[in-house]
Amino acid sequence: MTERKRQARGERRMAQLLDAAAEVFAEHGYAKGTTNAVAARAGVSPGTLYQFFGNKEALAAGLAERYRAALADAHEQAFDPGFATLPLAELVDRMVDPMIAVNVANPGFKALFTAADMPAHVAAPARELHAAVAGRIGSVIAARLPHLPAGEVHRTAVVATQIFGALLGTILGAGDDRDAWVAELKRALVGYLAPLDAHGADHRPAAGTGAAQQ
Amino acid sequence: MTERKRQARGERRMAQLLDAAAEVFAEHGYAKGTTNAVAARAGVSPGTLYQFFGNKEALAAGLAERYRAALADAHEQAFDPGFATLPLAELVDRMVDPMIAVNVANPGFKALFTAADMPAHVAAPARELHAAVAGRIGSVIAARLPHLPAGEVHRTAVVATQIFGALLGTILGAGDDRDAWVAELKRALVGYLAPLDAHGADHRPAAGTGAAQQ
DNA sequence: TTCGATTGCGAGCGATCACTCGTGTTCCTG
DNA sequence: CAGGAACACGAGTGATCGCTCGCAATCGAA
Repeated sequence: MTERKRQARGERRMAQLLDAAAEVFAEHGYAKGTTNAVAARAGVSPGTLYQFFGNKEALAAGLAERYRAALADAHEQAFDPGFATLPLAELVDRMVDPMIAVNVANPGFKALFTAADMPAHVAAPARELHAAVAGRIGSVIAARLPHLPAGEVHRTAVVATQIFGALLGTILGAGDDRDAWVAELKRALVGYLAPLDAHGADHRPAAGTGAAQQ
Repeated sequence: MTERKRQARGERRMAQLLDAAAEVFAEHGYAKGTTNAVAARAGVSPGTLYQFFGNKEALAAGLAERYRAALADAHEQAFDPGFATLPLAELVDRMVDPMIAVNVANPGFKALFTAADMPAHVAAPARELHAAVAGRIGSVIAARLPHLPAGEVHRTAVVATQIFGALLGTILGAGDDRDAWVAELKRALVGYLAPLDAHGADHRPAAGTGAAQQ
């Protein structure tokens, strides 16, 4: 017995609750965003919230899963098959722009992605989210630089993800100068990745997207 | 009436309490580190803690001031007068190594520097800490690239500070591979700053965006 | 020695918050 | 229609935690 049978009404309630959680977490952060506030925002009682999410962490996990899916979808649309051979600056554009767009459209996600305010082990959903993003970046790096050892691919992807996360707050909090901060983020990522890229340039496989064995 | 007169015993107590706070915040983070736990760790009662620090934020501020001073001291020692003309990689070394060393020696500071778990306006000490670090970096950048507009100096310093903060957690949490992560951090910073550096070496193009004055 | 100021105590207050439970309502299915 | 399951309510519970308060001790200057 792991899952109750949901009615259509229940599915709608869960979506409402996730919407409300996104708003509340965006306004107050995860730690300060109370479950009662989420329930109130969704127009239901606290008891109803716990009918669908066993605890606050489950709420965060549901939200994180939304983010992962939205991001995967956005990237799906932004990549041609031959993306791995694009100029680095353009590749960074195609990675960063959808991630910024998703975060702008869904302010609640930042509170999950920048997960430092989550009590210890409750951070699990956030870690999975980080891992998902890093994995996506890592697969692009691996496709572009097939000769890079897997360990370095991972490290590079993690660093790139953390750079993104570090500047996300500033970017979302910016006003008119948001574009300038985004440009700065891209400069940082390009500068970080360019040396690796230059190394790989001479042994670039023409169209080897899939053969990223280590 | 802003400050009580402290006896020598009181000054010692304050130092003990800051030591205890550093340990507790390092173990549980700022939000989860309770003031009662800090008092207990220092071997005093909660009431005594509040004799010296009016509230939890004041405790954080005291700790942040310690960090700022320790970092300033470490950098004081690491810089010759002619530091601004060093090769970029070495300059980054001289900035980053002391900051890493200070953080390794004082694990409690990370909880303040990575301030995302601080309830909203309580983050003031952390912001000041960030600003102090960014200011230090900014002054080095300004000395190295005199013709860079002040706005860009600031932006660049903030981004570099945030990159550092983003990787600090990973670096402190790493084991044998800490050096590899530190190297990665330096690669990221050098990659980010190198293009500015190259431009500044000969002649900086007077700005396609028309922001030549400030 | 005297006396005010500083230091120290620790039970407990007040507020917050994740979560529960008894009860009633709506929906689906047979 | 019957009855079970899912949905919904919301006051309340138990635990946590920042902080207080009345009082005692120690100190330092006169």
